[in-house]
Amino acid sequence: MVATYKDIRRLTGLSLATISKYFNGGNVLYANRVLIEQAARDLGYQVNDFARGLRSRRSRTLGVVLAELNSTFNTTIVSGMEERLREAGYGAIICDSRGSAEAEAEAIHFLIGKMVDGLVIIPVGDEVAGLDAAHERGIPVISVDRPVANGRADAVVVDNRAAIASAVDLLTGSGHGEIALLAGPDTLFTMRERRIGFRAAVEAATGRLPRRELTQADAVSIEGGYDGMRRLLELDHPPTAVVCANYEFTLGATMALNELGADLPRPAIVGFDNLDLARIIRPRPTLVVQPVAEIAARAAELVLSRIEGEREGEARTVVLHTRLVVGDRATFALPGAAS
Amino acid sequence: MVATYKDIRRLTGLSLATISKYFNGGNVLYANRVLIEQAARDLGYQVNDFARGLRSRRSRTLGVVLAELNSTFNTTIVSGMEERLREAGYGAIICDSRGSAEAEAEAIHFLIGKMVDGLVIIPVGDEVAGLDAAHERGIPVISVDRPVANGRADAVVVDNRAAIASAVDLLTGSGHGEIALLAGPDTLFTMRERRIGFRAAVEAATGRLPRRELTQADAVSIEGGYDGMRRLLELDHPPTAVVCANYEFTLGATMALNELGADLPRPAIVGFDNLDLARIIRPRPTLVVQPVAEIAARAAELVLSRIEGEREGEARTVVLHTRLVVGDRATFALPGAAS
DNA sequence: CCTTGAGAGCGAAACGTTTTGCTCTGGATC
DNA sequence: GATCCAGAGCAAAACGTTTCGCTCTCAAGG
Repeated sequence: MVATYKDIRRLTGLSLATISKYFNGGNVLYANRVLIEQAARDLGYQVNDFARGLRSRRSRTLGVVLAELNSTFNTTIVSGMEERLREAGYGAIICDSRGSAEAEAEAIHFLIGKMVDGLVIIPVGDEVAGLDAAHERGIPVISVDRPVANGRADAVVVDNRAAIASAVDLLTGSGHGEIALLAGPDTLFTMRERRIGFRAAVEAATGRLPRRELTQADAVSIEGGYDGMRRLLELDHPPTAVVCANYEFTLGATMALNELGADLPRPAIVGFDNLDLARIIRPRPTLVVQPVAEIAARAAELVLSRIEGEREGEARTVVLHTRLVVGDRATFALPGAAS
Repeated sequence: MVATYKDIRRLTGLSLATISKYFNGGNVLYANRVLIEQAARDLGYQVNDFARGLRSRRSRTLGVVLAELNSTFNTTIVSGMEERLREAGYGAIICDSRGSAEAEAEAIHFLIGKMVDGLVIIPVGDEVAGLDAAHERGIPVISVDRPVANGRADAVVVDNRAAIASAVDLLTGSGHGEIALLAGPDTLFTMRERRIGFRAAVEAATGRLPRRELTQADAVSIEGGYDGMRRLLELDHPPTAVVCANYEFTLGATMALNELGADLPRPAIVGFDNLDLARIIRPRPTLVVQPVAEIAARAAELVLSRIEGEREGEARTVVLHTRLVVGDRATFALPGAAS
């Protein structure tokens, strides 16, 4: 049988109220404190979260809904958040919506039923169904990586346009005139933003917008990056440089490049995310690196502050900045250009 | 305010006991059934899991502890399991132990405190601390990918020795005599098993054990695979073929090979896991493919049957089998050998 | 006609906490 | 010496379910 306050009362002679106070950080005499600690240890006592939650209406559990679990970027963030939340005594129930808005709504419903104290979402699209129920119940919602258009949710995002612009600037600064973007469809916030940033940066540097076939959308996957890069290479006028809009594109594009014979000219390339890549691939690639650790930290911080502190107030958006980690010159320089 | 049974009672005139029966699939008259459904819909009723759990001592929540969240193999399995569990009405609290046995024990303690009905673990090492508390409370434990030496836990694993043997056989059958293994340290069950399988298969085919420097342990990461492959290539007598013991090694090794100039002889290679790779890389690599979907399904099945069915009885171990997906001949053939 | 048993429903007692008042004590303040 | 206040503790009432033991009804079996 599992121990309860009553067992502790039996061993210490204290009342349930005092014992409860102890376990919730209230003022308890030192002698009694020791008594309770001793009894709890002897009994192997662990607080019953059901009873606690029933009374206090707090579960100390958060819901996390991901558009895609099988993505390094997402898992890195989840892993970082999970660590911080667990330190604060919170657990995370994780649901994978597999890119389906329907599964996403279902997951949110499920999590609300599980009485989560807060919701962290990497949304599938711009609108998220099922958030009304969360707001009704006063459950704070934080979106990560992509903002939510409907409902008022806090958000942690990066400055996607500036991110891509930093990559483009490096390339135009090296003399490239024909730059392509490997990215997904505009239905995804990040892809849309990065494409906008790309077009603006190219126009600012060269005075004209990039050709349409250089900013076409591919499937967001390693395979999509691979196919996209091959498509670019087979153009009549292939680009001299390619910017990849996320990790999957970067990996797929790199694989496609690696199959290239020495006969074809190798385009310059700037990748996205995952600094590990730079540690491995030689020559070292240039990467737009997102501050994943900070994204995770800020998201965890934000959701905790909404739960424990001010629940009301304007929705806040935290915008973080990417970093351009420049790799070996050979990977981005225009062949034959002056330094 | 959130609705309760009392509100439903008010609207239907039925007793709490009958309403409870309805929500737990008991026998309720059709007319009353309709009444309750109507009231529940009007009230936006959702069962309070705290009250239910407090009384019934079941949380309908599982704990999942991963040695590493940031690994495609693990996330694929978790994602598959999570889907199946959610269908059955169960949620999963996921904890990442980041390869630390200490964090693992902490996570298990945490999850038991959350009153999980079952525990699924991809363990860090051979022994897992903190399982006693789970057994005491009658919480079933399932280990995935690697068995647990202490405590009696069910397990879902693959036949690692046969998996590697199938790769070695393909290579020796193609005439290779000097084959290397890229794998992690023997402290990890899977790595140990794969190394054992490797040595046995090489000995069976060639009559002698592989040289020590061909089966050395590297760090289990993309970087480890990259470094290991470079190390092998720089040997005085480099192997003519390399078997990679998991996905990270495969990816790292492939990247190292891709940097190879045309001057050096390119060794044959057999990779592990992640069929996506085969769809992308050209020439198509040969891969030992683990049945991830089935692993996830069997693990979910197993834990649910332990929760809902027979809790007692011998610990069961499910052994699944890998599949060798043969790629382009050029990637594994011995140059100049007869077909 | 009596018994039996299944179907359907009910009231009340748990389940293990937190929380709300309340009392009591022993200084500090006036 | 009276008053106040903070610290520490207590009893009892929630919280929203499930479950135990009962009753009632109706049909089938003897």
